[in-house]
Amino acid sequence: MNDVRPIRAKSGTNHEGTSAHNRRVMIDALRINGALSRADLARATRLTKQTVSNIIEELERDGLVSSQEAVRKGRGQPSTPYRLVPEGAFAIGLQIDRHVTRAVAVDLVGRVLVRAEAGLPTGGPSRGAKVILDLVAGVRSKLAGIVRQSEKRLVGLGVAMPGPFGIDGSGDDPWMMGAWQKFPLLETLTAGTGLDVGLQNDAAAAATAERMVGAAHGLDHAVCLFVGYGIGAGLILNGELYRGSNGNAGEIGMALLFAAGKSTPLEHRASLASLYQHLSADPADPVLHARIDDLASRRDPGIEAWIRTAAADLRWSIHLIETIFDPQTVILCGSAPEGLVNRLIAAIGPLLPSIAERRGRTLPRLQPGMADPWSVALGAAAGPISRAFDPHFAAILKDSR
Amino acid sequence: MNDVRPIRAKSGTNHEGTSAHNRRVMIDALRINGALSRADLARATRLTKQTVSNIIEELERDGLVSSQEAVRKGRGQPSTPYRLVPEGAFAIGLQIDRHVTRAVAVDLVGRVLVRAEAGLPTGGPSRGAKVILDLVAGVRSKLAGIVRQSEKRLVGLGVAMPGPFGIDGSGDDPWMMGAWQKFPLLETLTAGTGLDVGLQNDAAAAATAERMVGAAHGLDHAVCLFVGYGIGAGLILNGELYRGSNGNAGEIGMALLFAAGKSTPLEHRASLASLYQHLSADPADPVLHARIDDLASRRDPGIEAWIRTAAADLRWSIHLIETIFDPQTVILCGSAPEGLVNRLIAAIGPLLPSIAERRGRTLPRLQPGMADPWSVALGAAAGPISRAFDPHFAAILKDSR
DNA sequence: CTTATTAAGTCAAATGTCTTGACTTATTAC
DNA sequence: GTAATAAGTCAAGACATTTGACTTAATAAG
Repeated sequence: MNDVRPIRAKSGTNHEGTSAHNRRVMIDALRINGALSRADLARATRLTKQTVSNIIEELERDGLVSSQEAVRKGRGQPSTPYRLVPEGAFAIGLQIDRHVTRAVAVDLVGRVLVRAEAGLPTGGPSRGAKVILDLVAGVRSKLAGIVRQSEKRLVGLGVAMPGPFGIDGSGDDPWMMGAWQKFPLLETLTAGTGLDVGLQNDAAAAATAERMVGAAHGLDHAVCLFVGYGIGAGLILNGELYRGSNGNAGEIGMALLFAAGKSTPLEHRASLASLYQHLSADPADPVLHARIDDLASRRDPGIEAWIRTAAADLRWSIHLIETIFDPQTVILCGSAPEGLVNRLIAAIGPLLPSIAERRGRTLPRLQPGMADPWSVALGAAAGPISRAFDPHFAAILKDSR
Repeated sequence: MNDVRPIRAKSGTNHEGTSAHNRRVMIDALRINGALSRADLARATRLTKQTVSNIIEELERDGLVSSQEAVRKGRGQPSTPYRLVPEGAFAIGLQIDRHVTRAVAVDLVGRVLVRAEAGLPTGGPSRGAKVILDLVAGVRSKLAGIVRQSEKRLVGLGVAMPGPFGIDGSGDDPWMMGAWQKFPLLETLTAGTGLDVGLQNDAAAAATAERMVGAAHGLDHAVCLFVGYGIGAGLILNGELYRGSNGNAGEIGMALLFAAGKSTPLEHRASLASLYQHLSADPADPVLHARIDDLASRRDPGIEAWIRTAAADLRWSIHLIETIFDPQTVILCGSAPEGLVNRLIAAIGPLLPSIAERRGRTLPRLQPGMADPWSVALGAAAGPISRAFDPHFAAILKDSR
């Protein structure tokens, strides 16, 4: 009688799911193609003109799209293009890193309107939580000062921090990220802000950013190789960020390389952490970023040695990614200084032969992405925007929690 | 005026998409959970009792589900469970390998009803195409002899063959798979059978089989590491087979290992091809499979040496898969003899530490899957069944071609 | 043994969203 | 100036899910 084995099933859908999907498809189309007329949208989405009209009208009422001046193109009634209204929605993005935390406010089209940064005190979340909440509150109120009604249009708070998640902190992390892992961060932030809070690792956030405003814009299959303090891959598969069963997909930094007779995690060889070690630099040094940018741009011999080995490992990683994911393109991005990323890209080429070498390619196998300390925070903010407005399977289903 | 830049957009959906999805969700729920009552289905899918009733009635009319005897469980009216009708649909699966081709007929629940095998003549598709078409025709007519109306319930022909696809055959493949790649196989089969034809690589097929009737049954995130002539990974991500942008996702055999100062594709070290070479065996030998099974089971020292290195490489591969995909489980399967796969699994353990080691795991990190020469053909057949009946995003959208 | 309670399942009307086909409007081509 | 073309609207219709009341059939409780 204790047949309490739960029944596993996917959720069904109904009219509202249909409508929600179609709304998202419109927004997505406008995001990818720029302004489009109702007729264009109808053709592109295979919906009827009437349906498109209804939805566009609704989106316009909601302040998410607006009409532009009619354009005459050949015979027939001129068409009225609609575009996304940047001020239609906002999200806050929060990056939690070892020494600093950054928060940004981003609008519907991915423009950063407010940014703020704070140092994280040692001692982990017990003292850092307050810093973070203050930072978010500051960004939020600055945003409210810039645009009216921003609070009403705030779709959520996205958090990005180094993964992996849900692993027993091994305690060997001197920058206390392990402590952050154990801390009930989402609950604290939800309670402290009243917003919908979502979490991704920093590579995933970078990929989310690239998808909204960067090199992965409009792509359905792209992998962002993110070089930061660690190294990770953000996976855009079938047009959505892939998280894996525990949100840890793409943690390529822990992949093992065999070299010199022993296995080493990729992260120990190609990441800022390894560069800091190579340079005997203090990661907490506030001018380190600028210094590395300078050294890399000047092709300092000390840094070039590291670049050579890191580039070799990245070349291998890119080959692996192409082999395993078969993406349209690989994007190299990072919180590393832009000068360094540029040097890395230069040092990586030419790429190893792989299945990605095919006739009819339209995209380069490897593209530079954002190399900007703020890109992770931007991606963190892009998370809630994407969840709220991009078409995806789960959005169609009935209240998936 | 030549603004013919095509507009890229995802397709919208309508009532039929909703309904199609809900039908698929019911079938999926019955497949995963076994027989369920309408009330159970309503709770599990979050649809109303009425909707479930309508859909079940329709599915019963279509011969896809049937009621079982009512069961009394506590208070209230007894419930009438419904189950999938195995004879509700059939598919033909076709495996094209180097020396042989196999075809099977499979029903809705993944039972193999007919199987047939033929040697492939040297000379590639020019002569092989006829063999294949005859084989398929034979299986089809045998199926028609076993079950009435099978032709009406045939949802398609699934083909599995070694990848990667769409790459210029380098001509160095002595078994002519390169020639098959260039051959217009899908067109030939579509024309020759009148069926819907789909293609996957053999690892993907193995994963599809595991998902329908094997260790990945009901899982949404699983990776099948497939050891066959080559080695590949079949990726079940978000409950669907992931194909990548060109159908080549998971071609892990081409991943590069660095050992002894040079890089070697995994495939050259851990695959039947490498074993054949190690044993100086002729791959076309028809009793080779049985001989290897025997050698492996008897722990022949010659084969044990290969097993040790292959197991080390597989151990690394599993670590990589866990690191990159964060799956619920990894399944080791193959067209390799079962005795060999068992030995490999034994030799692989213990696994390398990875993020897959977490508290609260309910599934083993590594599970044995099917090790059966027919599993690829089964998976090939499972492809069309899955495409026709499993819930997935594309199935909701308007006529996705 | 009777009655209350619980749960499965049905019925009929209502609701929500997309579709259909005719119509209006605005522009260019001839 | 007229025909052709294309964008967009209007109103009715179609379709699938939802709602809420109802029926049926069992167990639990007194």
